[in-house]
Amino acid sequence: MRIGELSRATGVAIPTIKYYVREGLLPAGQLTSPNQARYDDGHVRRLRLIRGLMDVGGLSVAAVREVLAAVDAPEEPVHKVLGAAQEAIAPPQAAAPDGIEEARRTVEGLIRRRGWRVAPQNPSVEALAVALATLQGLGHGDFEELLEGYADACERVADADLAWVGRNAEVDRLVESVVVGTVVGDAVLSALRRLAHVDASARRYEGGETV
Amino acid sequence: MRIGELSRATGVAIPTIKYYVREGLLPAGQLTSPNQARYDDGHVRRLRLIRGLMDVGGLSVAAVREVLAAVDAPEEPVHKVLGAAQEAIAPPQAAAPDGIEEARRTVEGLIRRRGWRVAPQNPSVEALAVALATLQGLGHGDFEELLEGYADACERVADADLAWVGRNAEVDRLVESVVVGTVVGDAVLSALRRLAHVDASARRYEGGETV
DNA sequence: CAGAATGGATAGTGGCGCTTTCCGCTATCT
DNA sequence: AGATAGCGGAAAGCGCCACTATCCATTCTG
Repeated sequence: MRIGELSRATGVAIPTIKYYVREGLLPAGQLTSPNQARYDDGHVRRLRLIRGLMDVGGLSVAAVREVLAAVDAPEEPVHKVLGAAQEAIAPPQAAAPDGIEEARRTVEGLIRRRGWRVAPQNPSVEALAVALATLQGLGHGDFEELLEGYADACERVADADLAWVGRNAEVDRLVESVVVGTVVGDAVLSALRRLAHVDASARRYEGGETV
Repeated sequence: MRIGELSRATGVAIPTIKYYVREGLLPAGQLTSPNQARYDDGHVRRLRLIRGLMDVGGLSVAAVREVLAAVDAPEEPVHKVLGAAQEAIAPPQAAAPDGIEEARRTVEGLIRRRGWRVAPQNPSVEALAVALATLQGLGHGDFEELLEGYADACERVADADLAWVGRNAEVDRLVESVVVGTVVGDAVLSALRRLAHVDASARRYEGGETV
């Protein structure tokens, strides 16, 4: 397969493919002569993965590069890959808002109560604390009363996710499903939450009008 | 309060505040003379809201402007505000991936089975279909088996969210909590899901090592 | 009354994700 | 065999975004 065909198969413009190769997201084609190269199904799959992570997951090129490094790390155990993927997609830390200390204690307490085996330096711990401190700073601190319910829901979802990931026997498919499940799963979950909001709001506040 | 004090109170640089005023995110101060203006607590709150939506929710300036328009719309019923907020924060529609038609039918079926009162043109419907089609295109189409579990979790979360929003008696606080709950709630939910993933993975794949 | 701060306008900056252009070479069609 | 289209690689350019810097005349502050 030459680059034009790869482009047609994936809907990605040729200069963009060249750009991804330059940026280290996509391996270069196999050179058959100084200025000809062949691409294969692996390139098609990789390119689709890149676009999925960017378009649906909203990842930057840099984040995709890190995620793919985790995917390509040979024979890492699942648990490590998950950690690496989470590191890679963690949003850039904004400045700590007021009240972050108290929010950190809230998060720590939640993790302890739940018995979650999470390292304190996990980026999601801080991300959660920042979100809670922001809510507090906006005068919506009572949001914390919803936390346990959120955590219940997430435990259930996470168990199902892990069972789903575990069904992939081949290691490289498994690793990829960890990444895809994390990134695209977020998009699925937030879309579903919005739909459920609309429904709950329709039941609560409207006779039947939909939005 | 003059602009320097507003800047110190919120941690937002003066030129940035001026920029937000220019962009229509923040109302101008009350002029006391041709080149002096006063700002008040409303400006502090609004500025914090803007930064929360951008930093935690990841919204663009344009999205924040639309969200705030919904917040400021006088006396709109909650249901409408929710719809407007969702419109405003809907991610820009990427090109439809292959298999979008089938994914749309899957989503439609889910909504019908659930009895959700959602308009078919709701942007989250399409966002969900795009996410599912992407999973399919990456060879992870069996993710759909998790959908019902995700939907269960979201129904529970959404009910709690609406109850929480409904506790705000004053209308403007209520409207703001709809917006904040939607945007910042997403961040909370995805952080919790990641933590739950790490825990589930630790239990499943590791003796006790944390990530 | 000196020095700092202000409102308002205009222009500039740095990062990101491409896109354009150019070159000499290669594959393919007829 | 010649015409045409496509290729790989490098370099420069572009459009958007979220600020940031500079300037000015005016006004507040010590």
